[in-house]
Amino acid sequence: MQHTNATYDTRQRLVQAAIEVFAENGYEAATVRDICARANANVAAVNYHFGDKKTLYSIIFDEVFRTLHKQRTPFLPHTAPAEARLETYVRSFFEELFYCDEGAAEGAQLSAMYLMEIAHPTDVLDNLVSQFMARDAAELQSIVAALLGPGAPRLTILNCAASIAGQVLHYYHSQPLIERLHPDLPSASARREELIEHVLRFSLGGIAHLRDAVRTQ
Amino acid sequence: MQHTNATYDTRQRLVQAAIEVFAENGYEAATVRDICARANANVAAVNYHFGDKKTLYSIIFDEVFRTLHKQRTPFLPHTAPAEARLETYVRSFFEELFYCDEGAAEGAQLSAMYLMEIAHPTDVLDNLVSQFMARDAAELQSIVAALLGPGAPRLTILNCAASIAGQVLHYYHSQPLIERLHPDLPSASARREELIEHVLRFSLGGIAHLRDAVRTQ
Amino acid sequence: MQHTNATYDTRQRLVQAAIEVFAENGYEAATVRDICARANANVAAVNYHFGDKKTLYSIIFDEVFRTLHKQRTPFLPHTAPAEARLETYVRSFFEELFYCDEGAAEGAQLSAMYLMEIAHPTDVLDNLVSQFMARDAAELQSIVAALLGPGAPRLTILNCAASIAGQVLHYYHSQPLIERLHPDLPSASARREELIEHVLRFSLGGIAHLRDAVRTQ
Amino acid sequence: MQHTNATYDTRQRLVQAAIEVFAENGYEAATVRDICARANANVAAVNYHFGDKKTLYSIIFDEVFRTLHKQRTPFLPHTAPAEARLETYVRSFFEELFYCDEGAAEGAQLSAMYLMEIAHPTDVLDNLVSQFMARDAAELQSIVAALLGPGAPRLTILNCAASIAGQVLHYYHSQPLIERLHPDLPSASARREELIEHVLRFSLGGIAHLRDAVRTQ
DNA sequence: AATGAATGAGCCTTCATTCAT
DNA sequence: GATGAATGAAGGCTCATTCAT
Repeated sequence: MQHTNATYDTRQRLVQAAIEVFAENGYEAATVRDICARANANVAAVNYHFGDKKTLYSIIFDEVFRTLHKQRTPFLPHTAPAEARLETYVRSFFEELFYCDEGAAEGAQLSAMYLMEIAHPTDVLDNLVSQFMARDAAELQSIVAALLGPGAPRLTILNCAASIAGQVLHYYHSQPLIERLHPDLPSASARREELIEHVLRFSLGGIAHLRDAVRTQ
Repeated sequence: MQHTNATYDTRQRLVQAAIEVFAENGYEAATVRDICARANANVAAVNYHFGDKKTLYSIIFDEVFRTLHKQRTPFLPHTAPAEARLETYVRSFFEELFYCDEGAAEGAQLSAMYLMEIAHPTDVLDNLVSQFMARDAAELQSIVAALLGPGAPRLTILNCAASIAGQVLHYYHSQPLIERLHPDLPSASARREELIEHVLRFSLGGIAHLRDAVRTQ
Repeated sequence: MQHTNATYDTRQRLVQAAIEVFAENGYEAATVRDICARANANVAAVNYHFGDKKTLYSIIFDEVFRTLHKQRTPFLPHTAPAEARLETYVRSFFEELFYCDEGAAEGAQLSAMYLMEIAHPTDVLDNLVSQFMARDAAELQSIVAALLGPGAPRLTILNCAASIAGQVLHYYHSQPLIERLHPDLPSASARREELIEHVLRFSLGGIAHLRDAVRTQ
Repeated sequence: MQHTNATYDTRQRLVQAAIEVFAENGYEAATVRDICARANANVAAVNYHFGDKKTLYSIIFDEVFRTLHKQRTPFLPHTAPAEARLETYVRSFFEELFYCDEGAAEGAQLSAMYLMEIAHPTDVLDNLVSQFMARDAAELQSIVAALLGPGAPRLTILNCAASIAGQVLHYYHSQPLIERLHPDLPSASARREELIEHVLRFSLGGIAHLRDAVRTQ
């Protein structure tokens, strides 16, 4: 209760508006004026509460990822069976990516912010990688290593991890493409359970294939 | 003739400069002034030759994709073995995505343009899909269908195609992420042959697994 | 009592901070935020205590001049010899102008405030003239009249007074110029005694010359 | 004829307007909008022609001083009698300082710009000193040295030069003060010839006095 | 008596675009 | 066919000031 309600509300409204505006337009095309207007606040509000546009952007980015991160299914312990760990990992990944589409209006196009950051990386992406993604990547590699069995080369592990992540991210990155190619398909978030199962099977098959290849070498 | 050549040169130089500038900065952050300056042309040159900034952007986008498309390995005929067709498809896909990184300086970060278009789709993306991608997608589905064998449900085919495309695109979309997570790895374009082989094996394993699952149902 | 002290302290701290900030930056470039921050007070403190920025400025100006005025050597009585009166006048003038440079940090560049007021006179300057300077000017004219002897024309008296005041003020007004032209010279305040003596001799010579000219007419 | 008439006119109008606005308000309080409006030009005109406000200010400053400098009476050669050289110097100085007041409306308060620069020196003042004032100061010292005769200490020369410059500048710096103290007196520029003569006599008297003092030591 | 969140006016600057030449 | 001077709209940001508490 550090802030009074009124203050908290204005700041919070600014954050919500900023997520919308940044997602809809990207950093450059987004305007502080638009954000303030949607938050029913003064033009100077962003500068008062966050210093400047860039800082607001960083804070938004961090806040959103932190929130999504919290709400996903937690990973299984390393002692659990590798297949189960993979299923949980994929589910958790999907949940994090598609949570918003179900819930609040805030993130209908949150992916836009992420994509634009990938397109033109800044400090913000560095933070993201070191704070959230590095841990996830390590977990996935650990799972893949367990599935491949002892003695698998590092490159094989990394490639398999990339193959898994790539499958999931595809539904995130290429959403606009898929919509245009197959307008009749439901959205990725609606197909979540089906897609999780598919990715799981496809990946287990791929890994098994590679494991056999390693062994017979 | 002299006039025609001169005109063509200026126009051409504008196009080259525009590719650079749009790729480096994104549509919004790119400035017409910068483009004209790099093309050694007048501030009004873009408007004179292309009408406005937006039109120039569309033309660029189209031109780049058309060029890349031409230079990749052509697909195999439908009568070829499915495994061979898949290998050619994956190779062709990689070539299209990573051609620039090897060749001219123009497209070191050309993917940025594509990602930003995905992030905020416009008519430009619609054109892209209908002119280039629809055909590619159909080819991939045809290959997957052949690999899965007769009777495979449409959803399984689409999912497998997505799994394959996702693996390849991952190295394109997530380049900045991969660089940060594994700074010691060579670039995706340098690892092209290795990655092609991996994606091929992983995918064949995944498809085989799913085919068996279908059959035993 | 506690309240009164606290209030007084804040107000006093604001005044001190304001002198610094106005002197360093001039009226326009000075910001209320800066003043409040240096005074460890709230952003609204200036408006609360002084009404607005302009009023604070007037108060500061008045206060500073009043303080300097009090601390200088008092003039000699009219009955004293004219030469002695002139020496005291010049010394007193120098003391008033260069007091700050020796004492507190407040006024290292206080002259800036005065110069800016001269550049764009406001009511503040009117007050200054009527409250302090008119008396000083009269004293100087009286001294000069005594030195010139009876019958000297008013214009001659005024011109001589201006010549004396101009010499002293030169070290005040043109400090930045002198520093740049003769970087090796000590500051005017460090050379005070030497300069007082020079101005005295130079002026007495000038007045004597004019007195003779008047007489021989 | 580097520029077309139209171009030259707009630029010239901006310069004139800028002189007015900067002189009336000082650098900080002057607004680019005001300058453009008075020049019947667009808000962007200043940035188009001069880059930014600060650059415009520097250019104005330089241009004005260069113009004034050109139009004053040239100094006498070093071989001329010292008294004649001093008279020419003082006349030239007065002309430079008070030229504007007689002529175009531009510089009624040009001194304001100069005073504000003295109050808060920037690069602009450095340029002024090195390009214009250093030469003038050297000339004055040379004249004073000749009047004092051989063997005069450097400090005496500098002090006398300062006494002379101070007298002249007084009518420039302290104009608002003099107006308030003696509202009945004509303006300094109207009294120019009288003041030149006074400063000349007063100074010659002062220097003679000091020369005698030196000799009798 | 004093605060600090919030405001609205306004400033400098940038940019795509236009138009006379 | 091409230029470059000039424009108008808009953007990020700063500042003195206000007002509920």
